[in-house]
Amino acid sequence: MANNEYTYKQERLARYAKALGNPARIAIMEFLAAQDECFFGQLHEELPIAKATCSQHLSELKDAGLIKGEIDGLRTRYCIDQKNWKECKLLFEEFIAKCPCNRNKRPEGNSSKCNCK
Amino acid sequence: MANNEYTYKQERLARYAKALGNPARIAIMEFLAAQDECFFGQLHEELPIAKATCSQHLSELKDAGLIKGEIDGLRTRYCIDQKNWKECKLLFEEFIAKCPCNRNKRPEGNSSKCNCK
DNA sequence: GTGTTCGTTCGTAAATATACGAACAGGATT
DNA sequence: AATCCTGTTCGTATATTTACGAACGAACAC
Repeated sequence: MANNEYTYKQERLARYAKALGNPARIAIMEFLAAQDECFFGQLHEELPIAKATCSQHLSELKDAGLIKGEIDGLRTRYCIDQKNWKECKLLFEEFIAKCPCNRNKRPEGNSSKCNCK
Repeated sequence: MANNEYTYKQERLARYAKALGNPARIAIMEFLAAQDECFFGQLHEELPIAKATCSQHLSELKDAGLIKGEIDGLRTRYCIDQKNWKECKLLFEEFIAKCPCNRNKRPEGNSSKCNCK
């Protein structure tokens, strides 16, 4: 077991991935991306979950930095936090680039190297 | 609250994101992507966690479909599951494309639309 | 003020995640 | 066969996640 901890980027990426690791939160992000207006009520209408649960998911996305919310009179307006979302995108793109498809593809299974089924 | 459930893609993407939602599992994926040989022992050496915990994280990545493992005599060889990883990449890329940066950027805060701080 | 509406927070329950050491099992070595 | 090596599984503890209804508070309408 190594003594060193994870890198900052690994921690950040994992944090964002965790925030996205629930279908309701994916749906929220997609809805926010598609709308200009984005009040809690609309969001809640779209999702098959209770008000309290919806609010909780929004809090988690907010804690992760992916969205922002502001109170507008009686209602709360949500939107994507562009600054952090940009970082999130970059981290994912970098991660995806690090793990190219077919890296281990070889002519035939004639190597001692990884050939997992 | 809507009656409809989430889409297949939302479920799949959330599943993959959840699997990546831990720094140890990010580190495992990056290590597997960088190596041709990928035995459990090497992986374990790289991570600041106990053997049992490492094995557990590998199981979760395997359950999510992101990696494969095969027993090779005394050792276990792991590698990225290229087929599913490709799907994962596509889903993320699609998701990222849906949520472009600066979508809501406007000249000045003079609109009734989302301007969350 | 009284009541309404909107969304958050509280309290709670059940499930899942994270972590570890100990015990185990299957192949390799002697 | 006895032992060693490698990695998984078991048992366990603690923390986090997910979900809901109920209660609440702040702004608006009357």
